[in-house]
Amino acid sequence: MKVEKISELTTNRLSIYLRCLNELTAQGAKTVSSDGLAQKFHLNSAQIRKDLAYFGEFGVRGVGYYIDDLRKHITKILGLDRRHCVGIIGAGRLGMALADYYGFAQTNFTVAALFDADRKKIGQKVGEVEIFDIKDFSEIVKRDKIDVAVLAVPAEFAQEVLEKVTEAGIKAVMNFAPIPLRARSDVKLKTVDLTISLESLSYFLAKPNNLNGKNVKPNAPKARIKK
Amino acid sequence: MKVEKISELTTNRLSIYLRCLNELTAQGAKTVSSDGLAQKFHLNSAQIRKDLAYFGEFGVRGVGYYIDDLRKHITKILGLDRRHCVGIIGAGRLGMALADYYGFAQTNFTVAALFDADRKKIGQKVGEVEIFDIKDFSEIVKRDKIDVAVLAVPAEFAQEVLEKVTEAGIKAVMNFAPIPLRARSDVKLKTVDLTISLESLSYFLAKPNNLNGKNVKPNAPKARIKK
DNA sequence: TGATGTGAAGCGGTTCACAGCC
DNA sequence: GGCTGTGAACCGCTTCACATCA
Repeated sequence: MKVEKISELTTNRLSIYLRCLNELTAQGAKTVSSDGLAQKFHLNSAQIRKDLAYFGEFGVRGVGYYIDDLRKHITKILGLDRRHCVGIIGAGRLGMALADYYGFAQTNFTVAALFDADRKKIGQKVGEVEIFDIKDFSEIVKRDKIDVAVLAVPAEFAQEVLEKVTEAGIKAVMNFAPIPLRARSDVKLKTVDLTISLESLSYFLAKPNNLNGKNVKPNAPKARIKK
Repeated sequence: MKVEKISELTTNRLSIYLRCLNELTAQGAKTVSSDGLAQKFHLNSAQIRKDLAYFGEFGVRGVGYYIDDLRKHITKILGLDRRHCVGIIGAGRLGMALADYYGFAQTNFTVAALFDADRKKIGQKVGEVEIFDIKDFSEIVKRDKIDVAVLAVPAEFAQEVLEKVTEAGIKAVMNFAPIPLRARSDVKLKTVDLTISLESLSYFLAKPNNLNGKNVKPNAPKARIKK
């Protein structure tokens, strides 16, 4: 175990490992090897071992990883051992869809409130979640201990909303506006840009000879050379 | 210009350049240098030049790029010079929100149809878009010339829906189910996994000393050494 | 023996630095 | 002089290969 800068690619994979471990638990397995995990989704086993080794020596040589133990470790590492409260800004269709997105509930995230500037929307409810005036953001954040903000507002307002959110003390923001934002360096900003993803699909369609390289497996299972 | 494999990172950036060029046009600019673009979003100018040079010599030395000309080139490269028709599978909240997502309309994508298996939903409309029986997928795809599918179905059905979609001849798929799917190698699959993004935020919150490295700019504007 | 943890090699993408051209 | 296009250096992530240990 080394104290190094952990890449976001690594933490993303931890999420995937965790999901897979949950599945394995459901199937009644007790241990799993890095090779076993690697085969399930087509990753490299060395990478899995390396990812995990950043955080500790969780494995047992000759055996593999105890699933339940490893699950607890990853849950802890990802901070999923405590609930997070989410505030969604923008009660348009996207914001409302996110408000009852199954994925939030599944992983210890609770949507505590929606926010909008539109008088007509304020006070209404989406499922269990009430829509508040964006003016009251700071206050509600404190009251409900909101620690994650989701921006589902039009691109032209995204930067100013981000600043408002930052002032309220939020340190983690997920942005759906298709525009690059500037965040303070102590704030984690994650932008999900659907426009870019779409245009990337379009590029592929315009150029169909450009095959999906990821699925071509060039790794003939090379014999291990001993010595 | 070289014929090489173009990385997806490059095409993603092309989307961003295109947006910026549109903005510049709106502001009445005629030309822009790679440095000028680089400053707008905090990229490296060499990278911009390299990205563009994969596709041709669009620039003029000593001048920069003619904005209108470059826009046309990028639009063509990304295949945005023709309309794409999108079919969304899953008329839950997410699917419906996507059906009238402003981002689709903005970039030459039209949502032609929604699909679901739920009898009660079939025949209803979301804005202009009708909800069809998933059984009729192939047929509607042909009728409406749908070339992009969006999967907004629960994770457990995603793989089978992907296969159905593939059989119908669709070559570009955007998946919102939080599960890694296997696609045929001639099909471009792009997964947007909100769960992973959320858990990545959670990791950051659990470990606040882990600053947002992206915003720390280590590149002191080094003096150029002329021999 | 069998699987982990890890230095070293490999690889792909980014940045530098400058020749080439307007 | 200014800016593009590009080989070379650099950097970080992935994969290999193996020493290590239950």
